[in-house]
Amino acid sequence: MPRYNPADIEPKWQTYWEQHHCFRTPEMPGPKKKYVLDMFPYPSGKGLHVGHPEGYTATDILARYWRANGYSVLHPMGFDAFGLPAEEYAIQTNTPPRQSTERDIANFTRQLKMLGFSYDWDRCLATTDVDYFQWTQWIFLLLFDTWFDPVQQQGRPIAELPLPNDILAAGEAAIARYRDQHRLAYQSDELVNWCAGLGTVLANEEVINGRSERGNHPVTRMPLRQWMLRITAYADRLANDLDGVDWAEGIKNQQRMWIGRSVGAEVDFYTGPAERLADWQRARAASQWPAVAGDDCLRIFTTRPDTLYGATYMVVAPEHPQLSRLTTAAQAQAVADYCQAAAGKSDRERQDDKKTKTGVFTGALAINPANGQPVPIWVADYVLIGYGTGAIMAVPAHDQRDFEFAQQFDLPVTAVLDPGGDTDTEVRAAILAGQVCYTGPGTAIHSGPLDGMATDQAKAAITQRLAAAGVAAESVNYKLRDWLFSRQRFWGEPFPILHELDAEGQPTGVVVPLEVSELPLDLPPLEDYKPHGRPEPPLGKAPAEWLYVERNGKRYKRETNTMPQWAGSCWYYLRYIDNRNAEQAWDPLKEQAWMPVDLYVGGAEHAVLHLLYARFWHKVLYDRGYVSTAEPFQKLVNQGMILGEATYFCGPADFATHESTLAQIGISGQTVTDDEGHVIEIGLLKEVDGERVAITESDTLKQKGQIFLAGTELVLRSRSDKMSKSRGNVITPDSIVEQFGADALRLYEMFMGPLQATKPWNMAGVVGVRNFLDRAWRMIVDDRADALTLAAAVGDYEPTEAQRRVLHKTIKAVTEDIDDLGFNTAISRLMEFVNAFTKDAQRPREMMQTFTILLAPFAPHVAEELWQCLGGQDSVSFQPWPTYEPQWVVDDVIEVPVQIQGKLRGKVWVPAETTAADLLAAAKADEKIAQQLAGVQVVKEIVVPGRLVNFVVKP
RNA sequence: GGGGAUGUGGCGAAACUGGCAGACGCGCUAGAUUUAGGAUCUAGUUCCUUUACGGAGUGCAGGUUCGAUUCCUGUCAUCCCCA
Repeated sequence: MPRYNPADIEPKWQTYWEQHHCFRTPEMPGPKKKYVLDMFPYPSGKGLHVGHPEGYTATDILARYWRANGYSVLHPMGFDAFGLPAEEYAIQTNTPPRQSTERDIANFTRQLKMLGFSYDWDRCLATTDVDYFQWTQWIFLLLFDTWFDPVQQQGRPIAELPLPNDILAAGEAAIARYRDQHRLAYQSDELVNWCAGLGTVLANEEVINGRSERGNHPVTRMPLRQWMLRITAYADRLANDLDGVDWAEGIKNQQRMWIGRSVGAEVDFYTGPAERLADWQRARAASQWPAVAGDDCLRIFTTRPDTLYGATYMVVAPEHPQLSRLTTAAQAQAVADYCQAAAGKSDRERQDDKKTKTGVFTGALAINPANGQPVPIWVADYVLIGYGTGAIMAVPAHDQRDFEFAQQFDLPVTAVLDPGGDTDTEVRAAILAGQVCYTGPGTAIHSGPLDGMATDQAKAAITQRLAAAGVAAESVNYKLRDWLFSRQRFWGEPFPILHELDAEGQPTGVVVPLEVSELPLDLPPLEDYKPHGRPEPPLGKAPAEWLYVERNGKRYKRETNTMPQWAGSCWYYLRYIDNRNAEQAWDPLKEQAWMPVDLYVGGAEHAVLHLLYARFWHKVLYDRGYVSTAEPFQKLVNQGMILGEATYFCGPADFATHESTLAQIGISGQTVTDDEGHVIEIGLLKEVDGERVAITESDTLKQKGQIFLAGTELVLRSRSDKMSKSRGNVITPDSIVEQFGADALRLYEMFMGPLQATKPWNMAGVVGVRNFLDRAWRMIVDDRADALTLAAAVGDYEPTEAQRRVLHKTIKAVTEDIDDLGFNTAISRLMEFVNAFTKDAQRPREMMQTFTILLAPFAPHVAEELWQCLGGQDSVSFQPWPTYEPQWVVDDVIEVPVQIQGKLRGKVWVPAETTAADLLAAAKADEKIAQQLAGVQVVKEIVVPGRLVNFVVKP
């Protein structure tokens, strides 16, 4: 097999690696370790997409590179296998989801192995494995057993929760209830997104425009008993600890914004009868700030207490508990109608800035504690029940949404902030007149004692003053909500929780966790998997022997919700460390040795949720002493998206001009319109085998800086779109491997551009890297021989100086590029090496061997084959990474540009270590330069040794 | 609306801390060569004028500098995420 034939070599070496356990990771690392982690995939029925191997190849290159540099490398792969598609499939076909899931995992595994990744397959896991999810259940029990101590800022065992005297006095049931209220895993009646079509509640991020992201079914909001995880308790730590990790700033920012910490104040507005106001004020001044507001006032949260004097009305969310009490009889019907309408709208719709604001007056008034003025209370859906206290003071002069609302309903606008003298006079006048909204900082006006204060000063002063009167308190709020952790689904981890039943079989509200020794709690077999359209999960149909448990003479029903898909992916990186441990989730000694993850690579779409949830669990595990690092992922890199191949199009006018010519050569147009239905461009289709398909690059001609449709004068433009089934531009790894080989696919994915960039696929580029592999092959192998033989030019020659320079420069550049994740430029360097040595008739065998070691992380199969052909011992994967000799990476003679007025006017060749003075002399001595300097006055001479010479002249 | 990223040849891209813009690959052009291969080898290829030893050029407009793809200000466009 003289020619390079990946179809032969690749399976051969994959078998070799597997049989020799080449990439098995030691249980404990040596002195140097690297934990290189990929975001594990959901094993969909469609198989791998070319986007997957992008990140996987990058981590594989690093894993192989670090092994060659003497590191113990943990580089595992697994499957995030719970999820809706498998359950949908189960519903349709009535096959257990485990069956289809295992089939899909097998297919993914085949595809991954086909690409030659050096995973330790002995550590492979799936979140659906019973011996995996028993530990997911164990972590849930730990969350259930933990409360967050706000003083120590850490999670502690529930047994250590201090119990107030009144609770202690009230007995066991009260104590249990009190503890349940403080656990990190707790139950709550939450307003959820109930999707009858899917028979489940959905997370906010699964709802788009009031419909389900999956299946596009309508979603309504209703209260439901749910398991929640108290992630908000960790909000500050989740935000602060981002400072210590090496992630892209953009991702950190997204997390910070998602957490959305804002500092402000809670303020109580009195809503009781006017004659009791003075009493209330006196009582508050004496009692100070109560934790619960009480019925005689409305508690609001604001980030701008400095604008309190400008509050001209108040707004409560439609779901606010005090709303019905506040509403006057005259307004009751209008308010009820309004709330009904609002219930059908998602948070997202409610906040849509483009729609006009809606709302209804409740008829009630409240007293502004700053100035004692009465203000009307409205109900409006632009205030969300979930944020702050679900009620706001509206300051239309200084809040955009309040301003729009005030305009809509003709409410007064009172400016209490002067933007300052820098502002345009007219704008400033408009702001002060309440005609324009101003949200920036300024100087307080019309604000009594605050007048003249700057915004920050005023915030502190008013908060302090009202706090002293017992009607306000400094407060921190988060956009982050507690994590809704229940799903009305079958295909997820069952909760290790029992609900006590009374004699009638009704839940008593008492909840009992399973013992750790009772885990795993596996899913029961079901007759069928269909949801029944009630908010009761499919597990409600489980056989009675699974569903009901007797214990100490009491009857219990198992929790029938299951955990969300995020659960399993929150800790999989820990299980890899010790994946076959049957005694515990992981051995702490191994955890200490391998953690943290040194490099985590995955798509940016998980920038917020997965990473936030995983970090949250990790911190709880840390607080409870199960892990040794506060953060799991030291360095995070997000690979860019791979787009489909370029498509070509032209403007409608151009198309019309050339329409008849186009018709003659069989090209038809496909109009593309914008949102308003205007034709913006014409896509071009050709006919192939009776089908109309988009024209490709080969149908175009590039000339004079423009792209033409071949054979016409029609000027085209090009663009790349996301790969999608509907566009028909999906490229599969299987087809690339079949045509070009796995090494070419790996190489191309890396050669396309920087890992983090979004980049379009281009089939011609795959041909390009395949050509490189062919050239590398012919550099070493005699492709005309019948058996695998070295090329005639390869032998044990003494290398020339030029060859040494090329080799050592290549080693240096490739090494440095890999360290910087610059895989595209590393490959360029390898190409340059091949270009250089192909020209040489004498190619030293040792240098060829070094080259194969450099090539191995990128194209491991062909590197193994070449290594073997060159007479190398065992596997190239075990060869130490080469080092360069500094003397050979510098040239002794270099070319230095000479500029006049910053423009290149000549070049001089000088020894590399030429001093500034000598370099200047050499430049002046250059004939062309001397000519141009004659007769002009040299004002300044800039000499950078080894770099350039620049003359600044006066004509 | 908010946040982030990116704008360099026909295309994917490169350029270390401010120092020769376009490495490497695709495509294209010319030549050589092969029974044949998705061949191979050699040379050229930013654009405009062209005798180039000329001029312009890193989205656009300014600024700092002897010198800017790189730093600063403004602006436009595209993409992603969030609301």
